[in-house]
Amino acid sequence: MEPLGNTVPNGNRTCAFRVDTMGVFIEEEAVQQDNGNHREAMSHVVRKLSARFPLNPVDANAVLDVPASLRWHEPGTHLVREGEEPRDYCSMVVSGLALRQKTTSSGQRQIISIHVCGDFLDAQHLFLERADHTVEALTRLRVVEFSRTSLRAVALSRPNVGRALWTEALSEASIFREWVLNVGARKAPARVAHLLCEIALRFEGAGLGSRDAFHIPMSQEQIGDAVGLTPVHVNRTLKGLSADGLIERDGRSIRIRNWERLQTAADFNPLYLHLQETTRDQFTPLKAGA
Amino acid sequence: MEPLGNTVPNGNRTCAFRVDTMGVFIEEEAVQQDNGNHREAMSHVVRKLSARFPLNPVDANAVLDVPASLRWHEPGTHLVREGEEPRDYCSMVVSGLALRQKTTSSGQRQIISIHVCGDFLDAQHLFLERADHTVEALTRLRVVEFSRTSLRAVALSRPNVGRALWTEALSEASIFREWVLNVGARKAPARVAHLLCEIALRFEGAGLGSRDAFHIPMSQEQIGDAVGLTPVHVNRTLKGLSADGLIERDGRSIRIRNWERLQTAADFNPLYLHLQETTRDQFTPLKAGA
DNA sequence: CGCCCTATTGATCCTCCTCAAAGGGGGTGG
DNA sequence: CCACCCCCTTTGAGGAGGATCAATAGGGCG
Repeated sequence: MEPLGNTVPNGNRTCAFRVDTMGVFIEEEAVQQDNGNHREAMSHVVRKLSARFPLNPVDANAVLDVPASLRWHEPGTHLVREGEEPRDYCSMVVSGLALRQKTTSSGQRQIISIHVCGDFLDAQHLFLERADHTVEALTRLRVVEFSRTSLRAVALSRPNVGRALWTEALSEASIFREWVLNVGARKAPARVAHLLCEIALRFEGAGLGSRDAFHIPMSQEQIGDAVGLTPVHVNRTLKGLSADGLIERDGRSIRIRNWERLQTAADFNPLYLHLQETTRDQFTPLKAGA
Repeated sequence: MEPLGNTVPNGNRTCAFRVDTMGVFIEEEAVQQDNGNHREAMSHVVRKLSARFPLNPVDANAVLDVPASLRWHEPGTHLVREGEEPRDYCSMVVSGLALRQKTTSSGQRQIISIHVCGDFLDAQHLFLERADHTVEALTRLRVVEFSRTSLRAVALSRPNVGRALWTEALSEASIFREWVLNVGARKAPARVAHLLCEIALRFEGAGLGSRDAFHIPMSQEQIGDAVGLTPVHVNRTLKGLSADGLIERDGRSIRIRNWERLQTAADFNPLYLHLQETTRDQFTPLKAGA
């Protein structure tokens, strides 16, 4: 299978991204420069929110005035830690991937959701006083880090901003619900297939590949943690999906051979992603290189 | 085991409730009267929101002005249906129990959450345009039914109201996340025990019994749908918890014999309920009658 | 070149599911 | 008041999906 696309056209999306070389695409000194201008950092947030609900110039300015900076996190870094005291900053992904997870006392990890550019990493904690889960960088991660209290104030005082954030938070909650169904009610092949379908559409929406071909920077152990299976069984399940001609694999790159059949096997209905609740052209497939 | 409490002191809670005789405690004609005064109906909502964040008189009046009525739903009624077009009303539980559920194409049902008095049944859809799950009355259910667009407008224009609703919605999302962990990462005994712990605390907070003794108006099949197990295995698991001396059962009444050990078996940490993010005295055990 | 992490494959075990049937318990009609 | 019925709970026996244990192979990196 040929390599998936290199850089992806930026278009109206909030990030450009090099699929095959995560973690090496910009050197450290860029960080210093970015930190200089917080309005530039918040412009990513304005674009994201505008996609959820139209903002007028006053709204946009209020958001741009929120203290913020761009920041890098290395893979494995914990941005929010379960049980932690609130910090006064929140993040939105600009590039890279992050995930939410919780752990049982016996050390069993469960991944709760996966996040791509444009996702808020702790909108879920914006109005709560204690973190109930951990947020971790899956790949090298670039985020806009902004003042929690300031954004909270803007969200409460400016209806359009509030509405955009509401839509975002509720869409995310919807994904949690679907995951309860996925790990609670589906068998292994459907669980894994469902995860692939969700990733396909969300990565596509974030400009990280096309619906039919993308790269999952997760080990099979992490996939298992996301769908409630052991890594060994994930391996066998993926092999099964390949054998059935639904997908084709090359390392962590996935090519979907038969979207219809995969969707059926996964019992996947994209309704829960609430992708249409946005002004963004989420469903336009990218012509990823090759 | 003696019967659990009869009527429960109303106190600062939003509902009184007869534990053992759900569904018979008020006759039909009450409904007609209730519908006459929507400010009275919305007063339940004001009390709930005030518990999440202090409202001033102007806030309270804005909420009271939202068109609303009190309504009954029979057990099994669907208040929101997956995939449905949005209606212009939302509900908050006044008495009785409701649950959220999703279904796979093969008909496998998964219960996503359980709701007691004071819970909003479609705050999750307040800003979304299509229902992604179904809400069903578990018992005979009394709700405040209010205009969705009106409450939305108040939530966006009045910061205190918005903040109260945010806290409520985010707390609920936190419960979804914990359920992903529960069905995805725990073994059968822990799953069932965890559900019991959650119900114990939430019922207690809603005045439906004490932490140590309460009634679950769910069949073992429904419990199974909530924790991702078959009814047969739920039965065996409950028997096991009894045999271990953690709980005592009499029909659908549960008495917790050893809260500490149950909590340990369940891997239960109440942090995720965000009960402290409120001005309500959630943790005061009721002296339920008997 | 060697190390570590991950993917892969095999063999065995066990948790939980499936199928089946026998008890309650409450409500309804005779 | 009894008979019947329906739904739920309980219990048994057997099967299967997925876990666990273990060993090999592959790939990137120092």
